[in-house]
Amino acid sequence: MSSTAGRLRAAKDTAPTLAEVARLAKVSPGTASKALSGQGKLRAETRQRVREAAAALGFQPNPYARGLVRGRTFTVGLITDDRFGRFSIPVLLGAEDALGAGEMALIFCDSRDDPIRQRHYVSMLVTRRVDGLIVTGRVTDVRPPIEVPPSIPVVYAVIRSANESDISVTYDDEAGGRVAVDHLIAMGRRRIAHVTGPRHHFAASARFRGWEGAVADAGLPSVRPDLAFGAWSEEWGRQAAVVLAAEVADLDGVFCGSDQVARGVIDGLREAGRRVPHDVAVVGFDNWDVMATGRRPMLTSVDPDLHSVGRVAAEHLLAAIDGHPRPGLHLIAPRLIVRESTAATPPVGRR
Amino acid sequence: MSSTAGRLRAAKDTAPTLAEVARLAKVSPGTASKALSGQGKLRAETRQRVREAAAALGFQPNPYARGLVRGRTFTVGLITDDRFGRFSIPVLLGAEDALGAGEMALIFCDSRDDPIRQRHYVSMLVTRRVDGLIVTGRVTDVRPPIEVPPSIPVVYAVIRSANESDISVTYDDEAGGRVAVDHLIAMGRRRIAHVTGPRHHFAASARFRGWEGAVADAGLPSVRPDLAFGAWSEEWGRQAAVVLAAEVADLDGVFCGSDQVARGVIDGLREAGRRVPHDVAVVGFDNWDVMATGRRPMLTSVDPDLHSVGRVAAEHLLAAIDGHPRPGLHLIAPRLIVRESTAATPPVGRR
DNA sequence: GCTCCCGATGAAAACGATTGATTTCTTGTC
DNA sequence: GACAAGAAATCAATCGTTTTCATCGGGAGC
Repeated sequence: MSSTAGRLRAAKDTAPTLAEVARLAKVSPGTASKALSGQGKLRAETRQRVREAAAALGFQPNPYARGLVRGRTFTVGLITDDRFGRFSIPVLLGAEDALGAGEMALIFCDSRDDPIRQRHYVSMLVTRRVDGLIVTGRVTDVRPPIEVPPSIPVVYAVIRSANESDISVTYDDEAGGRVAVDHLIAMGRRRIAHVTGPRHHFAASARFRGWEGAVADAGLPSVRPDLAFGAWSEEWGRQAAVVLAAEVADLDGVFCGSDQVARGVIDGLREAGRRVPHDVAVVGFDNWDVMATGRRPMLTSVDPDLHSVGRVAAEHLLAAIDGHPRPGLHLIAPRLIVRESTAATPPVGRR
Repeated sequence: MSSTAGRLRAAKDTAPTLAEVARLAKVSPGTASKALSGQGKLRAETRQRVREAAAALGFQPNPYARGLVRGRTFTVGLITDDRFGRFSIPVLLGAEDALGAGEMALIFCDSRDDPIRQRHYVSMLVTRRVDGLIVTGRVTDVRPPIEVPPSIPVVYAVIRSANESDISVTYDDEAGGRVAVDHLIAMGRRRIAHVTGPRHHFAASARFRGWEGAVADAGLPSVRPDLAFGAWSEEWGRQAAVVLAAEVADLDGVFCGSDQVARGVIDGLREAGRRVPHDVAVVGFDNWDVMATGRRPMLTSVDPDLHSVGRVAAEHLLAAIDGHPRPGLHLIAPRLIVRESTAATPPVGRR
């Protein structure tokens, strides 16, 4: 049946219009419109007849005609600056899930950290009369809001708008840090260090606070907080681990600010003769598949659940488009994915 | 000036129309349209006056009205199944570059390897009357063509359509293999092995052919071709390297089918006591930033230039939309990015 | 001075769907 | 059987642009 409609359409090589449906159902175009949209007062029998005619022709309303008269386009724009897609893609997929149900399409724009490009994309999207905008990026930093006409709803995902009355959806870095440290503590670890990115990164300092808080709440010491901040690189992880191994004799856990740092930390610990997880358990952050599972031991990691961030952001956007915005910061709770790098070998071994 | 226009628009909160521009320029809407589009015979002075009026009002033609009458939407769809975006994103960015100039927007759809989802997206894009479609994916495999009305041009990027009269743009795996091996030979290496993914992957066997051919052309032996095929994983690279190191005494080069495999190979060689690049030079494939530059030695790697694949695919699509399709397979030549893992230390050391 | 032609402009008809106003058709009531 | 009320269908305007066709001057050619 769908293939029949396809052949019919192919035969005339132009999509069927509402007028043709109406002719086939022997009603006026206006009636056909009401029948298909569920508006107005119609006899059930008529409605059914129009539906059948539309199905027979494989009718799909022309979104441009509809957009023209209704002022809505059923399109949302997504702007990101995340050149590698590492973070935007999961967000995008989550958003797609939420929007797909409503038959909304997603226009993707990557500004590549270029303000000129970003302005160009924003104006392109405004020109296209998108129903709403999702702005996302690489880091959970606070950003000045983008400039769009107030009639277009905007939701910030992962990044946060500096304007509190904007809608921002992101994950909770600090809670992620606590989850990681609590897990290490639950696995019996007592000397837990932290190695992460640069201090001035919002994410790094938030995760640091999570570590600091969780360790303090458990009555444990902060192990070498002076070694925590560095860079988001394997190399920094390796260097920090070498120093930790040399100077902290009873080190038995490291919470890392990213999976890349965690890789470097594992390398550095190995170089120093410490076994992972036997001597030292390691937790990463991001749960970046290739990094976390690419090598043994596979890495226990905090998953920021970007898919949910994207989905929730899209849901808030749909609500805002429908006139029910819920302003403020909405936080998604990260969850821990437990793998080999925090396996419970030491308690067993010591027993 | 742009901020003035912005304020004007914000004041009435509705975009200026062509009719308003026409009124300001004291011409009819029809004339204004011709003036701005460059069509028809107009006095230069009139044309200029309309242009100024449009600029003053910040006029942007409504793409829906335009799409309605012209039958074009200035939108193209991009369908991918590459869940992680590792390969689609560079392609997407390249396509954006080529399309952005023409003011075309890009609707992004990820089918997640789900045929149902793919059909849904295709029909959604057809319904939206996209001007064209780019189909891309994770691997350079041959695929059955997707089903769309013949009126919509389709270009396959990275993946290839089984139908020879379709337009496919991808990179040349075999040439990539040759480039890698030729470089190793140029650096003085003579015993060059190959470690790559599963034999049934198109990319793996094509890269293998490149290695085999280049080695043979140089009059060198194929080192342990039985060890070439395995998996796209670090673990496989490590295992293969351990065996190679143990059984091929004068091994001095390894060409790897991916950067992940290359990482594993470097680990395995190290475990076996071989230094990289001093004893054995290693080349990867993909030039995946985090993999290639994340750890020392940084990896020499074949860059498939996906950005160009995307750009060229979009250019072919634009040509096809304009009625000048160039069917067939278009290959982008990969290029080699030289880094530390093939540095010229051995010749220097031996001198 | 008249026609003819050409360049410049305007008027109006699309494009395809939506929607409020209007007409037509049912019913039910007296 | 006439009439009103209400349901059901149609009409016509609308959205903003493009494009075709007609019109209007004005200059050239006779």
